[in-house]
Amino acid sequence: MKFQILNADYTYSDDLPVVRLYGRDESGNSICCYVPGFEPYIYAKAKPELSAILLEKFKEHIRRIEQVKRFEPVGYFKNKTSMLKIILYDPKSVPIIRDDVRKMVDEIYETDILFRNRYMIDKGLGGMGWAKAEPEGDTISNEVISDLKITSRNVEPVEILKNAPLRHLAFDIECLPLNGAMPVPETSPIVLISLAFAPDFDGKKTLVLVGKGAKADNETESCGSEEAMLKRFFEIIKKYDPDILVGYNSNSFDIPYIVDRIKTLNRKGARIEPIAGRDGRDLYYKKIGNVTRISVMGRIAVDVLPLLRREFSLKQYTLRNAAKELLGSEKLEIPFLEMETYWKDNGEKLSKFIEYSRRDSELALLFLLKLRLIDKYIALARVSGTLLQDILDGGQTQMVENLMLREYMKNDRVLPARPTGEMSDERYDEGEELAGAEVLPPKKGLLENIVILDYKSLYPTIMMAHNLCYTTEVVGERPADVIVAPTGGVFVSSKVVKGIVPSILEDLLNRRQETRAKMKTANEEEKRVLDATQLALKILLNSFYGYSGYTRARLYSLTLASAVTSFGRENILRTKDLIEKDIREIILKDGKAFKKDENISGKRIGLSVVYGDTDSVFVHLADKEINFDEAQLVGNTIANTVTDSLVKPMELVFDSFARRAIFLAKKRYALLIQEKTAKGLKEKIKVKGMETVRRDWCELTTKTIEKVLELVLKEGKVDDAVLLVKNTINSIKTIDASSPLFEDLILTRQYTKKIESYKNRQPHITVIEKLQKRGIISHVGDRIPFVIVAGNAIFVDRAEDPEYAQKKNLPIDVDYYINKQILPPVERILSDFGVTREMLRGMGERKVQTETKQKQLFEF
DNA sequence: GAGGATACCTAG
DNA sequence: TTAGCTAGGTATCCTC
Repeated sequence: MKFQILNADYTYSDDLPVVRLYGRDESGNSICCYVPGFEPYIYAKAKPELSAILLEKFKEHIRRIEQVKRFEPVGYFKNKTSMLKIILYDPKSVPIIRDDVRKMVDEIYETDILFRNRYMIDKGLGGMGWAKAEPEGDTISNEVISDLKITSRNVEPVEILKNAPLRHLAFDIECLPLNGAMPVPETSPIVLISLAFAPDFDGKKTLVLVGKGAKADNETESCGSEEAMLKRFFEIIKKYDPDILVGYNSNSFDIPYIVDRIKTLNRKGARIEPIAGRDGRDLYYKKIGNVTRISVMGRIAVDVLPLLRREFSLKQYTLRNAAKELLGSEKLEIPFLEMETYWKDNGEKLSKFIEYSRRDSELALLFLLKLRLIDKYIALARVSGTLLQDILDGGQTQMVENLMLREYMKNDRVLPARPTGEMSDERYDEGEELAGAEVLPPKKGLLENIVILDYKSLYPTIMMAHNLCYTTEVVGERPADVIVAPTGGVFVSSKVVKGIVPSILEDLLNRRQETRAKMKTANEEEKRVLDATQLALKILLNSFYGYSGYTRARLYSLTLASAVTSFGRENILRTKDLIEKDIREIILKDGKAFKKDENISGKRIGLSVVYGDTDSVFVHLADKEINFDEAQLVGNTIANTVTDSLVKPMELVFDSFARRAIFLAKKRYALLIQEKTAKGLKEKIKVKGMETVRRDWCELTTKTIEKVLELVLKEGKVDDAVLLVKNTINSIKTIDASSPLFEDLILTRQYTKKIESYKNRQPHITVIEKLQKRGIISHVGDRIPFVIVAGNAIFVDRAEDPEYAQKKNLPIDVDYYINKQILPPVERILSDFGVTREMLRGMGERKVQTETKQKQLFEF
């Protein structure tokens, strides 16, 4: 029997732990596989003699102790160390005896690996991977909800590319605000629950449950009461048996609200059993600091909102705005204060309320399926072996550690426990800081003909090229064959021993290449899976460096992280030198490129590096007439020459060709990229770091700068740009809250931390405070929109909620928008052409004016 | 009024 | 307290 592993936990049988794997098979059955017989264990560094003492002292917990040889976690060692593998009866014993054991031995290892993860890692199984199990008879289990329940001692991984036919259930609740206040579960009822299904449920795509008597139809169900509606909701979950439970902001709002509301109702005599997981336990949530964790065992709880936040840079993430920006769909709106009226109505308004609610769950499902939001996470789970829920909730740490633990195990190495809070603080305090990448100062102003080259996966390839790893770091005696990083870190060369991290990276890199090759011949469906897979491989490749410099990582190594960045800095500086001093110029003749010493007469193109950041170099070609093919040829020639001088697999490649570029500062520039497409040459503007790509400027700024860049880069019309800015300024001089341009004046900023932790007054924080007084609560993480209104108060106090400003028709601070939002960014671009602030305000004229002189601007 | 500190967001 | 990393620009607040 084969199934895809969705989730895992463990239970007990005869006081011994039994792992449970939850999954779905190819034909669509949900499966729970019980795996008895796997034993929990930890490692301790101690003399063999200690085992008898430990056994005696913890005889209730320890089943037996094996004397083993393992490598310690960090450092190059010739020999393994004597350790004890302590095998326990119960996974729960680990935290009980851990601290006492630690005091008796030199060190303990792998003491905080969750039992279900320990099992999967040891057996080569992983999240969203396929497993093959030989059933040893059916399992009698009342509590687990699943089509098939089996027991098997022998579960093995199998390679299957496609995913099982997963069932998705999206949901959304509507709560009634009482007297216009934000709903709280203690007093405000849930009145509607909307559901959306993929695949259909009983022939329905959606279903709205109504918490009172109402007109029903095929996709609307009248439940009579709130209690009955909630019961029906959990009944549907059981019947539909979804693998993926989706909502918008569901982890932070809907699920906690449902849980708390049911508690309130049950306290008052209702009898609602909120069983949502396949393990038969009640729905619950845990608050860890600011974040709420939801676990619906056997299924995956997906909150679309944090996924969108990670994936797309939007000014606002309200369902309404996200749907508009990403799905091009308008959300039905019902004013918050009118909800009560809509609910109490029994005719048209109630129907409207129901449709409004239906749309919300539909949108959540659409986000997930149309934007293919979890494909990447499924691929990450499969590639790293981590459970999907852990990847959705957590970060890169778990994935890296999962891969590391698997490889460490194969190499007889043990992994340290996660550091405590104090330990990671100490790591900060040790003084030395991790220095990052090198950014080359840009040649500011307008330039033409720039070839952009970059290193493919720079940091991973540096680690591979120089064998940088925890396991190659020289900690003791220094062998003969070593590699010394520019910062001084010493590592043994791959001739001595190949590092585990470089091996993992090599494997990931090879698999990525293979995956990309397979994509060429795959069908649509396979292609999607393969594309997500290659993306996941790329993410993982790039995770190892960041992980090594993360102070809370099990395997934190400043030496390793510094070695990587120092090689990176050295490399980009060396690349610049190589291009400017060694290669210096490229000779083009008959469609071929030659180096300067090849003594060929042709078109000689001088090279200079005008910018570079971390892994890229921007090479200016000193020739006015360069076409795309020539640029690409020059680019490839430089890239190949540089690559030849590097240790494999480091590789510099041609990325793109910019016909024109404006550099304002480090990390701030705009390029006019020329590209070859099926329809011939295309040009597009690519902006980095400037206001058009930043979310803390208003739309007015974005639009103006976009047009200015367009005029200057595409057409070289500086005077037209000046005129445009003058017109823009004029057009907003008379603006008020009722004009259509008002929307363009809205700025947004993220509310990043608790209000008390702010040391300076901030505009968006004053808005949050104003809104709170009006009964609207903001949450940390929200992006807060605001406009600046006119008045005598200081700047921060004149920030106001846009809706409120509009409703009260507050006057706009036009000067602020002209002097702070328009002029500075425009000036930064145009000052290089002799444009001054006075000219933009409409006073004075630019000196260079004629068509011919303007053209000269591009000719230096 | 200068200059440092703080906050935000982006590049890579 | 759960979260890969550093470099860098810009605006505004705050302190002296």
